[in-house]
Amino acid sequence: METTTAVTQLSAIAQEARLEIFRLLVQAGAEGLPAGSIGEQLKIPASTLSFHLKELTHAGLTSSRQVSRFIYYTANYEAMNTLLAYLTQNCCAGQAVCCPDLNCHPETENNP
Amino acid sequence: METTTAVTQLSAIAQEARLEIFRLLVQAGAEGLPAGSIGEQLKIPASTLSFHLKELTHAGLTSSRQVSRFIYYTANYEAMNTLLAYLTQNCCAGQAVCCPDLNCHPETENNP
DNA sequence: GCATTATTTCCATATTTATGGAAATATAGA
DNA sequence: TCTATATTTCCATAAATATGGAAATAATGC
Repeated sequence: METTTAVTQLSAIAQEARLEIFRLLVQAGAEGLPAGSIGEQLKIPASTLSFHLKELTHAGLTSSRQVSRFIYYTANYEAMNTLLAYLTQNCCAGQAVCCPDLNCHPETENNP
Repeated sequence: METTTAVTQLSAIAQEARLEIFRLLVQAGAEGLPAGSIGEQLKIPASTLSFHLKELTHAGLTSSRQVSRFIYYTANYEAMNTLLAYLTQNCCAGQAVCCPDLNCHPETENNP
């Protein structure tokens, strides 16, 4: 992965509103959410939201598809995976303290 | 981890020069590097470097200590670990495609 | 074709961030 | 104390980013 790509993607999520948008889309799963629904839930005006969605999509972290009058946005898991792998390899570089318990599957946590 | 903290730390590394600085410090290990050495290797003017180092340190991603006339900067592995864990948990949320092969210890890769 | 709804683009504005020279500060050695 | 070295702070400037209303575009159903 190019450093430039990493910087672009990090910039995309290095912003309160966009990080929240991305988290919401991750929760939404493969079906994603229409722009309007995102704006409603996060209380973001349409034009501002559109700007942020463009940033995320430009960075390759989200995708969109049209469904009738709605445009559904989805999180691009592969891209996030690649970014995390880049950070782990380049910014932890085998330092054990940096990698041990990433706790990938928290949904299994509260099952006694 | 607070979302605000994540945004601050992501912003810190979402910049070409700072990401390179951080990577260099990760490679440098626990001893770290004096500011001048970083600037020399990355060809960054002193005042600009100082600005970026302040950003990284303010975000908690680096620390500094004075050694005679030099100020040594070190990467804060724990902080990066926490940030990666946050991203994994909040921005992958159990999506298997997002977590499988983070390849934490690449230095063991080429040992057949 | 017209009205309705969803989203984007346009635009002005405000704010933040990045850059680097020059001066200031700090440490150490002669 | 004087000088050299390391780093930071100050400052002006440039560039990028964020915000949201208003208008434009696109899709649907009547």
